[in-house]
Amino acid sequence: MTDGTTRDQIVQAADRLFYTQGYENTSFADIAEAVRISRGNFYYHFKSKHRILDAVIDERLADTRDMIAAWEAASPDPADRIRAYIDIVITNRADIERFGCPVGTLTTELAKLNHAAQQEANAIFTLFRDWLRDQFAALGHGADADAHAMHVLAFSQGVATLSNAFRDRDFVGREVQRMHDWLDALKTA
Amino acid sequence: MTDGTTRDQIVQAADRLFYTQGYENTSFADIAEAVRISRGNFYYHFKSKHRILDAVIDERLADTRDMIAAWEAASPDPADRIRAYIDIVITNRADIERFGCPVGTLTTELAKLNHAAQQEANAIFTLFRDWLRDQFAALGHGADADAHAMHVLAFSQGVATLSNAFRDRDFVGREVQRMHDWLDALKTA
DNA sequence: GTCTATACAGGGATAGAC
DNA sequence: GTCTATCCCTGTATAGAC
Repeated sequence: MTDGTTRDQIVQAADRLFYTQGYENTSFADIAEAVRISRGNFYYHFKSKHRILDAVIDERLADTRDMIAAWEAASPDPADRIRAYIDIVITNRADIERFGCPVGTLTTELAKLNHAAQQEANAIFTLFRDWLRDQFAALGHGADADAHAMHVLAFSQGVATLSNAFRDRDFVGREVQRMHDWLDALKTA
Repeated sequence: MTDGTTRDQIVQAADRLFYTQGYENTSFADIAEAVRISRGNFYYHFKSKHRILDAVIDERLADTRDMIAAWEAASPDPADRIRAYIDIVITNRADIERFGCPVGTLTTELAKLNHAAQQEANAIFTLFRDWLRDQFAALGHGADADAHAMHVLAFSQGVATLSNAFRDRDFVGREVQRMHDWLDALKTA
């Protein structure tokens, strides 16, 4: 992914800028400046802003798959894996406080822009959703696995949005604890 | 609020457009077209886009206070009032599916824009937060009242974000039920 | 593959007539 | 209070030299 080619540097810079500033609010000049290339050179690599967005989403999909693979490698226990997801809001709290969740804020922005890439961005959510569903199914909650997966996703989005607004780490810690308790209760049920 | 003056029509139109299209993505031309006035006339009423945003936020603060007053008038039972808040995600589901939560999406966008009005937008959240806290306190949960208030806010934001991404009404219904159950358990605790 | 130069549209904002 | 005309900047995108 990060092989250092100009194209890849563009994707990396755009990824970060789309996250920190928003897609609409990020200009080619912003990205060009970050990569230290001219705006003209830009169009050799990407014909339009839409194409950069596509590449960024592909990058994020790949990053998400890597993250999931790392969680799977770290523990065979589905509950551990779900906890790893829950704990993202702590792991990434610094960024979340300033910019929200990268997935949630992008899908929300694209929805308002009525952007064609909205479905592709939603695919990142779906990646998490399906994987969480599989973990709940492995825990023996097949019937409610998808509902539980969505519940965990909703938790992370809610915490991210309010963490961004209030920057209250105690709040994040409490909500994470709540989810851990809920998960423990689910296992013994 | 809606006295029909041009200024007020501008605020109304901007309010809706900022919600449906986003603040950054809404131009003066968009608003002028919606109100059917010229762009020039615009600047008689508002000197800058920032000022319109301020007016929109003030409008939303007033609307929020009205909504809260209506809930208070509808029932003296704090649990009923909290349920009224929880049920927003059903009441407004059509808009939420398309545009997300008006409060959450605005604060998130302003955070990324590093916009000066971010704190004012957060005040809408605070209005709900403080009111919910008072309801939980009235239920006898003074010590955890603010934490519970934040929990309910997080619920609504999480549901709104995922409702926007997946447009799954069954999911919304399930999450609302979960919150009602949680609230009932809290009352008997 | 990278650059400069440039075209062109759109957006914020102002001036001044009515 | 509302309009038209206009300025200036930014943003996307293209052409063509190196």
